[in-house]
This record gives sequence, C-alpha cells and structure tokens, in this order.
Amino acid sequence: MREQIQKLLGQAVERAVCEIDPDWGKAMPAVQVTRSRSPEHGDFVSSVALALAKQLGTPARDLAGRIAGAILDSEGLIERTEIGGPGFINLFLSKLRWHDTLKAILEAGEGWGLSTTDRPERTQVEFVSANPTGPLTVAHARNAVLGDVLSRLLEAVGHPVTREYYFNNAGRQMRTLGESLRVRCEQELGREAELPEDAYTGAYLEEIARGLVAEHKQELLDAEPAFFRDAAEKAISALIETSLERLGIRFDVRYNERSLYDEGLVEETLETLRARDLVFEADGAQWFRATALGLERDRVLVRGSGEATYLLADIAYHREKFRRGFERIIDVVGADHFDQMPYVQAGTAALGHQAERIEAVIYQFVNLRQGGEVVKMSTRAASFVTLDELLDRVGPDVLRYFMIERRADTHFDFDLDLASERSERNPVYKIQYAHARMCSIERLALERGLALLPPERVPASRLELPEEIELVKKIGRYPEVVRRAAERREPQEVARYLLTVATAFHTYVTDGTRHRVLSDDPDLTQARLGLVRAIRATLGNGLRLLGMQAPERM
RNA sequence: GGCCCAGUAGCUCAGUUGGAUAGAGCGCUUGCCUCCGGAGCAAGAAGUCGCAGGUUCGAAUCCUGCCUGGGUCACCA
Repeated sequence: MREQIQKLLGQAVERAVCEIDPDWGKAMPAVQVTRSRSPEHGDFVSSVALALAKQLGTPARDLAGRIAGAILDSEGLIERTEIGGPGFINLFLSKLRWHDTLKAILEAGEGWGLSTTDRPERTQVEFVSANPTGPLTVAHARNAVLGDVLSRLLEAVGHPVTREYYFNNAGRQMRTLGESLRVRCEQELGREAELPEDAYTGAYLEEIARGLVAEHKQELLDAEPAFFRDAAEKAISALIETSLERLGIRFDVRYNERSLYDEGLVEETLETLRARDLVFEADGAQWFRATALGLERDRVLVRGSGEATYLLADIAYHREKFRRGFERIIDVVGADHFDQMPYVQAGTAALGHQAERIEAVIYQFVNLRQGGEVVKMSTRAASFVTLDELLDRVGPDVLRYFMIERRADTHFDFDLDLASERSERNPVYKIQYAHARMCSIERLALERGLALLPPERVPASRLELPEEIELVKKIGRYPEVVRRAAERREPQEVARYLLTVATAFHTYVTDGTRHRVLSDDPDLTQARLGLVRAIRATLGNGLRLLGMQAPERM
C-alpha cells in the first residue's frame, strides 16, 4: 500500500516540478512516504515538499499544495489531502480501502502475514552451537530463541531456511570432560580419585556416571579415555536436545566439528590459505597473516602443540557452508565472539567466497535479576541457572517473549520475579489473554446460533466508528511489520507490535457501552465479528510466529 | 588503551532509518464489575532525550569531542 502511494506521489512531484521549472535538470529526489503518527495527520505523510522547496525557490507550503493537486488517483485510493505544519502533505485514505483490508485478512486466515519475495535466498541460520560439556544455561536461551524466531521470520517472508547447530567435540575441552567423567565413575565404584584441576564439577556428570556404572560395572576401569569422552558427549547432547525441545526448537542439521578433521577439510583449508601466502610460522605456531587483509593483527591457526585453533576450524566450516550452496549465512553469536567474526570472514573471503553474505547477529548477555539482586550468568561459575530450571519456573512462552522483547544487541536484565508473575504486569499474559477473550466472544456467537460468514459476505462497510477503522489499520500493517522485522533481523518489533494490538483490542472491547460486538443489529454484529476474527488471526499468527501458544481459553 | 552496547518520566524500556505537541508498560492518584472473560479499561500527575559543539527548512535520531555504566579484547571454545 505504501508503495502505491509512493508511486502516485512520485508522479505528482514530477508534474509539479515541470510546471514550476521546465528546465529542471536534476534527478528527482526519492519520495519519502511514512505512516502518520497520529490520525489527525491522515494515514500517510510525505515531506518531499520540505526537501524540494529550497532548491526550487518555492515556499514549502505552496509547493506541497501544488504536488497534492497534481496527484492523479485513478483508483480512488485517497479520500483527501491536507497540507500540514511547515509543508507536510497528509494523505487520508478512503474507508473503502480499509473495508477491503479486513476482507483480505479474513481470506488469508492462517496465511495472513506470510509473504513471498522476488529474491529468495537459500539461508542458513546457525545458532545455539553450545558445546556438549554441560546442560544449557540462561546464557544460551537468548541465542536459542533469537535464532529460532529469526528463522521463522525469514521463512515467513519467503526464504528457505536451514537451522543448524555446530558443536565442537574435537578439542581439549572434550578430553577434559571425558577425564572428569572417568574420575566420577571411579568414585562411584568406590575408588579414590581426584578430579583434574580444570575439571567439570557439575552434578550432572555424577548422574551420568551413576548410569554408566549401573550398566558396565567394573569393566569401566579398563575403558579407554575416548569411551568416557564419547559417553559424556552422548549423554549431554541428549540433555541439550531435551531442553531445546521443551522450548519448541528443532534443528535441521547438527554439524560436528570433528567431521571437519575426519574429512580433511581443516587441513585443506590451511593448505589453501598457505598457497595464498597467508600463512607463516612463528614461535612454533602457524599464523594467519590477517594484517595483510587489513585486519588488526595476525592470529594463530595451528598451535605449537600441532592442534588447530577454533579459528581455523571455523574458517573451514564457513567454507563448507558456501560449498553446500547457502546464499545467506547468519550466525547468531554472543558478544564475546564479536572479535572473531572479521577473521572468519576474511579467511573465507581469501578462499574465494563472498564473505559479505556471512552475517553475524550479535547479542549481548543477559543478567538474571531476582529479588532486586542481579545474578551474573557465567558457564564457569559453579552455580548457574539452567535453561530447564528457568523453563520449570516460567514456561516456554514467557521465556521466549522476554528473550526477544528487546533488541539483541542491548544488555538486559531478565526479571525472574516479573516473568514468574501471572498478572497484568506481564505482557505475555496480556497478549494471550486478548486472544482467549476473542475466542470466547466467537464461542458465545456460536452458542447464540450466529453463522460464521465467509469473508466476502462480511458486511465490512458497517464498521464506521473511528476506533474500528483504527483497529483495521493497525492489523493491516502486520505483513509489513513481519517483513521489516525479517529484513532488519529484529524480532522484537513483532513482539512489541503484538502488545499494541492486544492493548487496542482490550480498549475496544472493554468499552461495551459504545460498541457491543454481539448486538441486536445482525449486519453490524457480523461486521464486528469479522473484525474480531481478523484481530484474532493477526494476534494468533503473530504469536505462532514467535513460537508461542495462542490459547483459546486461559 | 582499542573495539562493541547503552545513557529518554520514579523504575524497565520504545521511538517506524531526519519530521509536526516526546511514547508505552510498571509504580503513584482517581474512577469503571446488573457488562461479549476485571489476567481488562479510562483519566491524571510525571521529561534539560548524559554534557558541549556541529551539519539543515527541521536532530532523541546524523557527525565530532567529552562524561558515566556494562561488555569484550587467548597458541579458550
């Protein structure tokens, strides 16, 4: 809709300018059209006249008037125009337009808000990617929800998405983990054994040890280190899988770092970089000559011990992403990985790939707040709150909403007390309650024997109250909100939008004196039922887009 | 010290890529249950948009400098 307006205005500007100055040789400026902030300024507003006034030497208000007069609106889109303030052109769309919008929403139903794109990109979203060394914590929750909602958003606007989890099971960490498990098993069998210094001390390992002892008994004492490492990896991966399932998250691909080594891809990457003269030796290590590519410093690819660094494996991994045919690569990573990304990009670019197609969605860490106290999260801290504990307390819907309610790249405190509340203060309930309330109205309508009309027969023109038109306008924006949120990778825009829709509905329906939905007037009742259904479709689709329940009762 | 994020109402935060009189939620004050779900709604009080310059028709938004808070800077992953 905005595009149509923009086109109409663009043509009007050309005509107006030609009239004032036929010799105008310069390019026409891009016509800015935005939604008006307040209804008194119409539906759309443009500031072209302000931008052009000085160049043309015409007072802005005059110019605005001439442009407005030059609009050729053959489709009857615009009801009227007004010139406001210093020279804004305010455009008022005709009500007919909004009645059509309502029908379009009802027709689209569950597909309302979904769209397609001329340029679909095979997209990979890599997220969570936690190593299987312990259960998921709050730290991973933001990553998980962000990645999942981003994936859903991209799919909603027409991109095919692969959700991928990359985990490291090749390095020292995993050896340490295996060693820690072995010690726990020995202790379980009654032996004296000390945990190594950098061991994993979590209780979950003791539990896994008990399971192993029950199964294998004394034979464990003869097992190889790799046995414990693999057993730990398997058990912990299962824990992680279960937590993610509770959050409603599934992956298409689980990519394992060790396979990069097994298939010789790490070695191949190193050799290719070497052939490009980007590798040199110093202090017994192999270095990536990143400074030659304009980066701040050089970095180690192969340690003195002969082991590859995470960076080298990551470059190899990203090369594989391109080889697998992805056109858009999105990595959801914590702020602590921020410095790493340019090196991965530079390395991948050096291998001949379009590294600008690699995008990092960076999120800042979350603090837990409880009873006014801020609990800093850290995987290393002895006491961390696991994702499961959090889910036990607040459930998946609240967790999801809170995690994407704010921009990814800002810090925020997760207020456990607020999140646990089932009250008016909690926006999740407010949104879901609105949905349940609408379902309730529809149930009542059915009880009273009212038929649900097909969209084209809904007498939408009976909706005349300003607040009703405002509601239609608001939900009519939904597809645009989704598109924008997807393009900008900012799911919080959808979350906040849903809250405003829910509030607008509550306002409408609570004032039962002016407008009962179910009244004595059959046509008006059907029109308002149509409105309620359209709002419910918007809210329901939006909730599902965020991976949340849209309850029919609460 | 370099880089990243933030500084807007008492609190938590929005602010549609530079637009008109600055916006929500919570909290506070005052109302609304003979009512389609009160898990809701209405009204009110509340602001030096961190500070100082600059850019232009116009700045919370862009640029520069400074102040304050958080994060991050491995031959860890």
